[in-house]
Amino acid sequence: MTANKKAPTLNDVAELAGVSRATASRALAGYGRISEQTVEVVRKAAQNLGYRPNEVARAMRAGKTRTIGLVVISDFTNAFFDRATKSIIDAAKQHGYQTVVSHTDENIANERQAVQTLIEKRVDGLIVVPASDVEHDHLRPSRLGSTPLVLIDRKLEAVDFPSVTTGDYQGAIEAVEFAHQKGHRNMAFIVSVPGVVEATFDRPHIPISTVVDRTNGFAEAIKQLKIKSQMLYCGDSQSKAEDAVSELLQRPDRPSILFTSNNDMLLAVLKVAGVLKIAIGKDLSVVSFDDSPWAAAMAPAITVISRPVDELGRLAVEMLLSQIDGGKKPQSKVLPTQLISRDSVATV
Amino acid sequence: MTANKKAPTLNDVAELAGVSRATASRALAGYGRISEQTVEVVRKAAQNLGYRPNEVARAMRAGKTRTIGLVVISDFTNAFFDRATKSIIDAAKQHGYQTVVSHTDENIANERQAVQTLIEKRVDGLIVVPASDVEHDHLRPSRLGSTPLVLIDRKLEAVDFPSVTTGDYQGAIEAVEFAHQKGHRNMAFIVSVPGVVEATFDRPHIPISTVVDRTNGFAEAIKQLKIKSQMLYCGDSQSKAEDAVSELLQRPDRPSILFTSNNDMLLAVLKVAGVLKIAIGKDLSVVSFDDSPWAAAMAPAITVISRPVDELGRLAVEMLLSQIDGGKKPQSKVLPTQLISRDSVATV
DNA sequence: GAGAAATGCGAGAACGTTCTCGCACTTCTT
DNA sequence: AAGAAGTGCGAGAACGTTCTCGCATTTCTC
Repeated sequence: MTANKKAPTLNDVAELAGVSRATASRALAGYGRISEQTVEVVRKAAQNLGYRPNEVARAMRAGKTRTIGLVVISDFTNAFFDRATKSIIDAAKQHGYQTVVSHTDENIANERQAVQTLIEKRVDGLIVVPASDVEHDHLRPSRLGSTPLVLIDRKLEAVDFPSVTTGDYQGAIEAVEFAHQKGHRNMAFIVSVPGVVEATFDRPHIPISTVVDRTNGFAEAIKQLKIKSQMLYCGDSQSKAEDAVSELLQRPDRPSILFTSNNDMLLAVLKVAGVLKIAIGKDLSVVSFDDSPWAAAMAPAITVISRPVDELGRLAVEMLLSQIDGGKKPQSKVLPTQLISRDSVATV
Repeated sequence: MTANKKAPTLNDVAELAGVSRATASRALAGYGRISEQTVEVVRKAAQNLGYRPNEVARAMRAGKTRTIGLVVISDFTNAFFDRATKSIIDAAKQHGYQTVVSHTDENIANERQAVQTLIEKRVDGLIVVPASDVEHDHLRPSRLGSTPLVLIDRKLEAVDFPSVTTGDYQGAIEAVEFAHQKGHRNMAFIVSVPGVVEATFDRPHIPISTVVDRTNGFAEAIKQLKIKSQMLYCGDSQSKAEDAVSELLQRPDRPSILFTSNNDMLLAVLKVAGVLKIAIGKDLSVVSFDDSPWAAAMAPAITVISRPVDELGRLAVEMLLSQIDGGKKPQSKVLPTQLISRDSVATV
């Protein structure tokens, strides 16, 4: 009764059914020439033994693992990448593919190693959120061999991979214009930039295309509208971000509206506003990139620039599979953002 | 220059190095008797070809895939399972294991299929968040073969698997006692129960041990303290939950404090309170299970019963690996919860 | 300096599939 | 009735590793 024996193989099934391995294979996989009865006999034998095909052997023989690799960061606050991850895993499963997930924590060394390991695992394809636009030697075709790769969320100018991204440049412009229509004339953009240590108003190098797009979009809209504005670049330290925001909000000419480049920055703003007793949606307006359940449920509910994360994941999988199956390189795709107006922007 | 040829095999390396496959293998893996020079020659050949070991073949030969399967639900609102997922993936990687993730969406058919697929993929072990305590025939040892399994978050009375869970019974009691000390004498517990359709005050069957524990803990504490209380069981529909909470909060004898069994219910409460202009932390107190970045940053910050999710994931991996490597079945573990007092509980 | 021990390496099997051949036997065709 | 066509199945190779043997060749021992 102990099931701790080795798993039964096709050979065991064949033996029990009194046929050859080849026949057993045909019977179960349903290809080639084979009689009805034999199929039945083999099927029963497999059933009795509790036979489960060994996908490893199958992969070895076929040269396909029916597995894709996902190299991503995990972010509970924004939930953006966690949602993308779910969407990718589910879409892949729908197509009969499993997904191996690896986290980089925005660290190049981790990314390099993850890609390496996944290639050794012989995944059929890779979906990557690249951590940096300057270091990506590990993504060179020579490193990848024939493994197709799709980039999501961020594009890499220097390397020619198909990507699925969102129109954050346009999204930022729309948000600024929206605020302008509401009467705001003094704005600030609170930007989170990985790698930065001290919060600063001087533009650092930004290694992530989405953040570049958002920043540029904001700057462009400001320029067109000729209004007062500031850019505050914060780093990985949440507390330093809070300090900088606090300082900004205590200036005599403080902005009437703050845009935040992600939900971490949004939370920093909310926390500081709470401490300073500044009422969001009245004394201070806020718009953040990326929607989330809590941003919608809060009082006041937060106005956000939402991005179609499920579609992004689904599309990435489809583009990857079209490369795997068809071999043709798909077109990169840019998905539109959507401004969701709620209660955090006051009319002034 | 095109890298679109087949990936080089150990044979290619051996050929280029002018040695046998066996020697090449020894040189790269560094076992057996082999001379320094040969190692150098082989290493160079591998380098030149860009050789990457084929993990599939290795797994086939070794009977080990160095891969574990994770069958879990994904929940962006609570972020509990997403954090557990990250913690598991990272802990597994630390031990040289990759992780294949599958989502069940609390659905038994999905769970069944996920386990099945992962076993066919010959993962070395399985970590599962079981969706139901009544249907788990797919987790019978005969189905699993020799694949070890660790349960997380929820235990299953009927099946004898090692598990890592949290002490939610005790956690609920502590929370109620805390509220009692703060002067609250009329409490309600808003419980989310998968599968329930209409919100109800009649206890339905609860298929998840954590929810059972929380409910029982709450009930026990209430009984001890002899105070007024209610249990509202909500289902998967967020809007129906909101309606039910709204009704509850408009009663003349409405509770002074609401406990929520997860963050979805917390958001329902926050939303309803926003609509009804009831000030959280003043006119109504709230305590929720599971901490999150936004619960801490909100104004007012939410008092929560926090659970050690990272440790839970890490421990699950260690318990699984000890079964894989050592073969010995580890003891189940219950981790303590922690009440984090913030601003959402008023003193009455 | 002759046998023993140690060293370096190659041959070949094994892991569990799938799939191409080819062989034997049955059923059709005229 | 005899060749053609069709049907069902088994033998065996292949996928890319790892690892056990055993065979040379070198180095040690007294």
